Amino acid sequence: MTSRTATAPAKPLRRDAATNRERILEAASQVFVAHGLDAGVDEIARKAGVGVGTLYRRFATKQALIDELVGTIRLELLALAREAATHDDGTGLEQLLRGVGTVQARHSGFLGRIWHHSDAELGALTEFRRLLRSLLRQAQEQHLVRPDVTATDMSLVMWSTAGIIETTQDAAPDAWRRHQELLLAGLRPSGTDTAHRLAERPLTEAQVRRVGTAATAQSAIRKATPQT
Amino acid sequence: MTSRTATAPAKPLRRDAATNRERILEAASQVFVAHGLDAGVDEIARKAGVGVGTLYRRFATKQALIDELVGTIRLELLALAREAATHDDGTGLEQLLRGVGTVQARHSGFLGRIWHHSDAELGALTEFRRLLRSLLRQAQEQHLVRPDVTATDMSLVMWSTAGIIETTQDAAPDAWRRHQELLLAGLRPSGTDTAHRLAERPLTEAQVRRVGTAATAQSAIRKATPQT
Amino acid sequence: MTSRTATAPAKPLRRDAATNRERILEAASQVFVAHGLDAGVDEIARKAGVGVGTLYRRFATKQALIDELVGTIRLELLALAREAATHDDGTGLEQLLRGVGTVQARHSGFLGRIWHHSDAELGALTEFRRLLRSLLRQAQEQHLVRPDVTATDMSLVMWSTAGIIETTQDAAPDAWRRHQELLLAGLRPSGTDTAHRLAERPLTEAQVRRVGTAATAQSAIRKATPQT
Amino acid sequence: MTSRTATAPAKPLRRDAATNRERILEAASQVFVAHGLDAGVDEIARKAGVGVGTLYRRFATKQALIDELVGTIRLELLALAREAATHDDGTGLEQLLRGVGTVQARHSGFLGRIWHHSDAELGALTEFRRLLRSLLRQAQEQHLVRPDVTATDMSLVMWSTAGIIETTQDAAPDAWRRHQELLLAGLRPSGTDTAHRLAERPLTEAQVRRVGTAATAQSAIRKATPQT
DNA sequence: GATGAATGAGATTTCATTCAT
DNA sequence: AATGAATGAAATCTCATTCAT
Repeated sequence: MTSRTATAPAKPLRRDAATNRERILEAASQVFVAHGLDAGVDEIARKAGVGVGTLYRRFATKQALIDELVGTIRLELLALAREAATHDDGTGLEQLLRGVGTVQARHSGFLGRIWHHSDAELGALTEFRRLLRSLLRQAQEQHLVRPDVTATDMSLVMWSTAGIIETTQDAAPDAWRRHQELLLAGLRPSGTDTAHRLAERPLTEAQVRRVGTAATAQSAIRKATPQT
Repeated sequence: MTSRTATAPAKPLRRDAATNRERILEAASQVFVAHGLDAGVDEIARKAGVGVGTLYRRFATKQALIDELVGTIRLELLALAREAATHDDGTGLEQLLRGVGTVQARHSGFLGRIWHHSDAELGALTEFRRLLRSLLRQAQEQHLVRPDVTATDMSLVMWSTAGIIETTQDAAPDAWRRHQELLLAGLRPSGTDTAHRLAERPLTEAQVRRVGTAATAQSAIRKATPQT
Repeated sequence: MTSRTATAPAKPLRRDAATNRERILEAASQVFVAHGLDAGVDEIARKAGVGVGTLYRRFATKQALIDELVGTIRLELLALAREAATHDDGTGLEQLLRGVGTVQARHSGFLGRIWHHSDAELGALTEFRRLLRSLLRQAQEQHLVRPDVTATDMSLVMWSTAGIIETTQDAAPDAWRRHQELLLAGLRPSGTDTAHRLAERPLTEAQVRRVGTAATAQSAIRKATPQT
Repeated sequence: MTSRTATAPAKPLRRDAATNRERILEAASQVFVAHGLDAGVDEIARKAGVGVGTLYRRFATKQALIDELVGTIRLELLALAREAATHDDGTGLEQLLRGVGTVQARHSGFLGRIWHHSDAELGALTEFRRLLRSLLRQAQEQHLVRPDVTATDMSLVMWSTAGIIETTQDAAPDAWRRHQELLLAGLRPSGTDTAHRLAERPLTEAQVRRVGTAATAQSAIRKATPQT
């Protein structure tokens, strides 16, 4: 399901090359999640069990590798949207937003990149947004979402979810669910009973205090730490 | 009110040293906002009009400098909370959350750091949270916020706001206001009329597409970009 | 007449192998002229329509490939010398030197290699020099060249021509003709009328200023240039 | 006499910095002569007894370092031209050309760079050419050089000399003198007695055969040699 | 025999931190 | 006390050569 590059049609890779390609992508995904995008290509190559040269044979630059992974994520999001679009009772929207949260949580470390302007599977992202608009319209027709909410507000939902994940991934991996529940409540029309008990459990105070304890979140500043 | 470091009380600095200290902090603040935390210490020192040696005499590491600024921001937040605590009609909470948004927007680039675990003015942060809990209780007593919302949910509000700012700072600097309005609507009890027209304007589609176009937001990955 | 390598006589190649060999040499010749000796073997293989493995089956190292081409050029020079040797009126020398200039201009990029010590068709080079000495002697006997000029001076003519070509190949491809005309005038005996108008046109000032502007000539240093 | 950069006026360097700067330039000059411009910056730094960081503090890129050295050479050439311009009997031209040969021989390894288009002390080069034109005119007025020789032909003299040096620097360091003597003979008017014995000794056959034996000339291909 | 994927040393450049002046 | 020159590890990327398919 993963396309080789965003653009080129190109001939199929040899089997061993294809294997390595997947291993590199897998390793990169893990390393980026663990150490942020600043992680060195050496580490990725080592984890993938290949030389750096191999990595660079497959991906022209580190950025290209990142873009490829971003593209994969965008395709994953598009698949979710298409699945959600099969519902015609207006519930597809919430389902999709929850799915997007799950995907973002699984690929933390790319949180910014997914939404930032880049050519990586841009078409998929565009189509995703089109479907999202359509799902919003349906939800509004079913009076599940207040009418003055716009499609751009859906982006706010996803971006704010990303922010929660970025902050809490280590201390409270499910925090985004609680947040999304609260935010979605704010989107409902006035008539809706917003008082039904919240399904997601709130974070504990201890979790809040533990935020940012893990090394991961410090990746951006790693270079600032003494080396000997 | 600003302590020299989060930990040491220490003896007072000579007048010129104190001046240098302030100039470094001011310069660092500007440079970090402009180029992200990856900005080099040389640039900060140059902007402050001092040598890097002087910078390192005042701050043990770059991280310590960052922590100091984070401490300043936390003190700023505490001041906001104390101001909000003077209201006793339950409206202090929303006022504070909006204030926190403004502060976060002003200090984008430190977004993660503010909430992440660090010793920088940790006491201020703790006190801030205490006041926030108190304000939430008041708001709930006035039935402005639904009762099953917890203090930890307030952290979610602030973190998600941070996420919006991080994503949109260049393309739509006020996007966080719209987001907060929607999220706060979700916190209100069922009886509240959530249908009053939303005051904040939604983003345009163009703004959404422009997200991440500016160089600033890319700073974290700058080193990873190919040079052709 | 082309031997497989400068050293080994070896068994004949299979037909297809021989074909590949020629295609590689042809491709290498073109690529080296276009991008200098720093051009990568991948590019040569691609242009030849073979894999790098095939290239390395035919030529032990990149250096061996270069030597082979150098050998070809030396054979070409020998052929020129044999042709010139058919003249017995003393004019063969100038004719040969002009021919050598043409060959060098056609194979710029190998300029140093042709004359530098290497085993590539060393016999051809030796024979070439023998013929050159003979042609010089004839020219001197006909009083076309002053008697105190030696055979080693002929090398100076060819090397200096190479220098002109290296410097001017992009800005003034025929500059070497003017240079050679001047130099040959210096070889003539005092009685000769050196005042006859020079046949070759001098370079324009603009051409002189344009020297080294083109990318080609910079190839040797390409890696040393900043990328900003 | 060496200017710090081709452009900047800038404040003077600290003494230790200035010392290191000179040591780097000196080391670079030696290393480039010994191994060509492809020599690594590590080697230069090691030879200079400084870290690579120091080298890069002084010179933004390797190219900038090269340009600086080229600039120095061009200034050296300009000084020669000014000295030669003090003669008003027409002999300044030959004197200058010989001087240029000496300078080129001393800085082999930069042979191409000196004349190639680059901003390094471009003004000096321009002024040098102006003086050269003037000297040529004087020589022609004194009937020391034939009238149909142009200023651009002087460039041919210098470039061809560079070619001789490049080829013969190891095997016959003075070969360029013999070459220049022959070439200058070609520039004299017909009436001149060109039969006076040539002052410079010709190369021996052995020297010609030894050309290119030393490692230096092979620098461009060093990377092509096996590493283990 | 042919292919091209894989290798990994090495090149240039950056930057947090130390230390001589 | 202040300065900024020096350090050197680490990052990205290239390419001649080897070897599994």
